[in-house]
Amino acid sequence: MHDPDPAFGPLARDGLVDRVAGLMAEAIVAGRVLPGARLSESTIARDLGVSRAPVREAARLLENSGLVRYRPNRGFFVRTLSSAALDNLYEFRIVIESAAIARLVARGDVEALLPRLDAQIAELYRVAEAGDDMLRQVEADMAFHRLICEGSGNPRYLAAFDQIANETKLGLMLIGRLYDSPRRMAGSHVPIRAAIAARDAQGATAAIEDHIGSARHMVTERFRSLEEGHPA
Amino acid sequence: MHDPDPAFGPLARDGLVDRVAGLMAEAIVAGRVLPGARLSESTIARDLGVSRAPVREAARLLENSGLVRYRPNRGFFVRTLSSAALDNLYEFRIVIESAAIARLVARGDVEALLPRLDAQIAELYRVAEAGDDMLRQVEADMAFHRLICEGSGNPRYLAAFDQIANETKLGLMLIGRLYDSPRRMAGSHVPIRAAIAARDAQGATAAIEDHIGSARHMVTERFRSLEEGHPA
DNA sequence: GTCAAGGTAATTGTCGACAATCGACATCCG
DNA sequence: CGGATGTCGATTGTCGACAATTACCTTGAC
Repeated sequence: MHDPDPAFGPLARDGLVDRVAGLMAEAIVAGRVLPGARLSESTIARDLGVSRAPVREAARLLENSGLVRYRPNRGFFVRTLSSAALDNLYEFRIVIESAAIARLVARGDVEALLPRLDAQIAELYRVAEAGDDMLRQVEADMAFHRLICEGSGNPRYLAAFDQIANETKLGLMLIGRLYDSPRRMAGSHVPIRAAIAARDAQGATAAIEDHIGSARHMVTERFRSLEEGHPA
Repeated sequence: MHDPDPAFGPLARDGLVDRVAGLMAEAIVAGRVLPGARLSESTIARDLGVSRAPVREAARLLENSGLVRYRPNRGFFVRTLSSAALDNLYEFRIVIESAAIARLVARGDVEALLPRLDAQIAELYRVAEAGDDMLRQVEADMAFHRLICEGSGNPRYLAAFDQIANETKLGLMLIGRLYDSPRRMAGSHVPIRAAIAARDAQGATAAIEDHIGSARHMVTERFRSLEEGHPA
C-alpha cells in the first residue's frame, strides 16, 4: 500500500527545455526583446551556456503559445501584434471564456472555486496597491481568468486559454499600462465572482463579456494610437 | 516592381520535418499505430532513413495537434481517447464553430465562400458514393467545417479548429464508421449552407449546433459502447 | 545612379555520438 | 514467499560538427 499522505510530493522535474522556454517567454513578455526581433539559436544557446537543440525545442514550444513565429530556413522571430490582431484575440477570448463560465455555473464545482477566486481578487488588489509592477498586474489579471477556464470542467477551455494567454500578456505589456486605475481594474472582477456565486449563468456570461469587452475596447483603442504614433 | 498576379505561387518548400510529421499523422489517423502505442524516435528515424532530430521535432508538432502525447524522459505516445474526452472535444467544437459561423454571416465574405462550400458538399456526396474509404469521408467532412472557420474572418477560429481537427479525425476513425448512412451525412451539411446563403445568423448557428450536436451524440454513444466491449 | 549578378559570411537544417534517465529483471533479506 | 534493493538494457536528453540555405555586401554593367 501507499502512504495516503506522502511526506514528499512529486518533484517537478522540468527539464532544460522548459527552463529555457520560460526564460525566453519572460524576456519577450517583459519587453527585453522587441517584437519582430530575430531570435538567433546560436546566440541564445551561447548566452545560456547550452547547445542549440534545447533552444530550438523551447522556441517551438513558444511558437504554440503565440509568442514566437517560425519561418522555415529563416529562424524564429518575436511575434508582432497589430491592433486588428489584438481585436481578434479579444473577440476569441470572449467566446472561450463566456462558454467556460457558463459551463462552470451549470456543471462545474463552484463551491471549490470560490475561495480561489477570492484569493485571486485579493491578489489583484495587492498588486494594484503596489502600483508600479506592470507585469505582476497583468499576470494577476490573467490568473483570475485562468481560474474560470480551469473550473469549467472541460479542459479544452483551459488549453485554449493557455494558448493565447502569453499573447494577451504581450499585448498588454506593449500598451504599457493596464487600466487608467489599477484599483478599478481589480474591482471590475468582483461582479464576475458575484454572478458565479449566485449560480447565475446568464449574469455570469454577461459580466465576463462586459469585462473582457471593455478591456478589448481599451486595448484596441490604445494600441491603435500607438501604431499611429510609431508608424512602422 | 513585382508581378501583382504571378504565374507561379510560392513553392511550398516543406522541409524534412513537415514531411515526417505528415507521415506520422497519417499513420496514426489511419490506425496503423494504435492509441497508447509508444513512438520510438530511434525506430521511426531508422525506418525513414533520417536522424532523430527531425523525428523529434515532428513529434512535437503532432503534440500540438493533439495526436501525440509527450512525457518527459519517456518519449512520445499516441494519444488515447475516452468517450468523456470526445464529448469535451465536441462541446468545444460547438462553441468554436457556432461563433465562427455567426461571425461569418455577420461580417465575413459569404459571397466568396458559397462556391467553395458547394464544391465541398459535392465532394461529400462523391466520397459517400464511393462508400468504403473511411478516411476520405472523414477528411471531406472536416474540410467543410474548416471552410466555415476560415471564412469567419477571424483567424483565431481557424487556428483553434486546426488544433483539434486531427484529434477529431482520430476519434471518428476509431469508431470505424461516420454515420449510419454516408449519404445522409453528406446531406446534413446542406441546411448549414442554406442558412449561410440566407445570411440568417441565428439559423446558421442553430444549424451547425444541431449538426455537430447530433454527431456528438452519435460519436459519444458509439465510443462508450466500444469502451465497454474492449475494457482497458 | 540604379539595378542585376556573384561571392561571401552567417544562420538554420540535419546528423551521429555520448551522457542521463527510465523500466524491467534479477537478487537479496525478512 | 513478499517486498525492497541493485543492476542492466534501452530510450530519451543533450551536445558539437558538418551540410544546406539564406541574407548581405561587393562588384560590375548600363
